[in-house]
Amino acid sequence: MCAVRVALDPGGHGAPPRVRRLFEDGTPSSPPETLPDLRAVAALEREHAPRWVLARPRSYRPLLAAGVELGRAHDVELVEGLLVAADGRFGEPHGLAAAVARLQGRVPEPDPPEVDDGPPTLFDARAAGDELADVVAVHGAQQRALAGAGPGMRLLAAAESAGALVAEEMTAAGLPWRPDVHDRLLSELLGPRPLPGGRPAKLAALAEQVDAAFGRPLNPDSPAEVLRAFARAGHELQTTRSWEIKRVDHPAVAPLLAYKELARLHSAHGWAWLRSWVHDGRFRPEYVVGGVVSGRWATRGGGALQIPKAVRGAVRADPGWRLVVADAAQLEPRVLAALSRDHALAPGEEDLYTALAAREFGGDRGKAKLALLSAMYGQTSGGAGVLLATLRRRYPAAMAFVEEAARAGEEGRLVRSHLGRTCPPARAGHEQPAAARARGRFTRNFVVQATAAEWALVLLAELRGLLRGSGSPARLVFFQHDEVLLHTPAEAAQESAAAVRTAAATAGRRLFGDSPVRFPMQVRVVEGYDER
DNA sequence: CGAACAGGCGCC
DNA sequence: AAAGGGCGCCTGTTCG
Repeated sequence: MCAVRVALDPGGHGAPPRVRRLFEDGTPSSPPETLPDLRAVAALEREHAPRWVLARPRSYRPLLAAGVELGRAHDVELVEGLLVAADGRFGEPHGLAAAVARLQGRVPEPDPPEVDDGPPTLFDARAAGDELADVVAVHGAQQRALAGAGPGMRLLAAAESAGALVAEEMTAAGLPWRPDVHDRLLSELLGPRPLPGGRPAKLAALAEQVDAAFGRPLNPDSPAEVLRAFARAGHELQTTRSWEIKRVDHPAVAPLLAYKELARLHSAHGWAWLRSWVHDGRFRPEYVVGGVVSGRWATRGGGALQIPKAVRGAVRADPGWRLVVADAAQLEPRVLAALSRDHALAPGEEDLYTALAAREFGGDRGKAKLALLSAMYGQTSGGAGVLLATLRRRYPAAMAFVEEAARAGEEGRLVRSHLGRTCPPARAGHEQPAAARARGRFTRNFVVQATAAEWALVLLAELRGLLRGSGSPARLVFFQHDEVLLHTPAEAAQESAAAVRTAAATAGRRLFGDSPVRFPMQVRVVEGYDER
């Protein structure tokens, strides 16, 4: 019988890779094998294309470094996280060691901190055990749990695992980033690059204007000092948030707001950032799959999910290459329509807010967008109330869906995404009414955001599969919630764009079957990320 | 002195 | 016009 799964310990630190063939249900079909090197893994991939059972996303890194790509995976630690939460055992560790401990009836220790690729130490817990045996054992238990769970959880486990492969591959590929363009953009906005630690000319000038307007020097970066300065000028502010400052009539307001915006750019994505995070023309953030409660990814390093629009021009394809920039149009309201089966809310592929505005809000797209976002985020103020009443009348199923999720949160019940990602409950303790309402807003948003994250995860997996299957030279180089970037030779750009649309349609079917709700992608083929 | 927290704001 | 869900990460500030 042909093994359909292969557990893999990539070794490292001088240790060779080890594998063990498994049946689909996780039982071993052969003894453990030691391979001569990682190229032997590539050979197995070519011959059998198994589903590789890996301990954690990081396990893929040495393979990529050796030029070995895997087709499919089961990521034991990521799946453990899903299963532990689905079981209502929140906050329990879900690392491999913890999973083994649970299997053996022991109380798991907290997860070890993420290890760097340093040399092994005497105290490296991982060096001590038999990682391959642990992976095999925990995977077997997980397959039994998944067999008893629904098809949603099985799809979620596969998609989360595919996400681990995508994440590592994107880090390895890197986002093409032109330091010269970045430097030019910064210089245009901030003035010439200052000495390290220095303040750019435009920031210094704006700070002086703020000083002059208040009639005394102050540190514009200090909220306390700014509040005191405004108080002396007769304006009692609660905070120094820009929207609050904006409402004040004082000569310091304009230069202060300009200062805050540019200072933010300088400190978060300025020259220091460039020096730290861009090497050899690539920005390589580390993606943390499932790093957010909702299943959205987080990143470590470089604030990759907050690249400001002002510097996106620095993201440029290599000569002869293009970027395919694709984002899902109005993903979350479409997800809500599919979840609640309120299909009238999302009847076609056209801009959902524009269409909704035409039907309900006299053509005011802004109102339509505010109404829907308020429904999904739980906003009630700011004129949202009237708009929500319209939605409640016209789309009762959709509104009932989010309101039930909110009620569940307020009452301390569990909520789950469409595929079964489980939202951790509120921390124990006597709930104040205000805290209960906050919890309701959280769970109201969770059901939509987490399901949207699942859709995006399946899109990524499908897109990766399409590109691999067709031997496309295009590479996924960035992913941000509902947006993907491909780096592709110019001649393959249209084909890559088509693959994105296909993957999006497939993701919709995989989650929602024959639902009429469509998930159109806005796709552009550009040289620079800033181009429309 | 560094760690932890708060305020603030970038992105979705 | 007003301020609602999720993050990461900066600076300033306070704590130990």
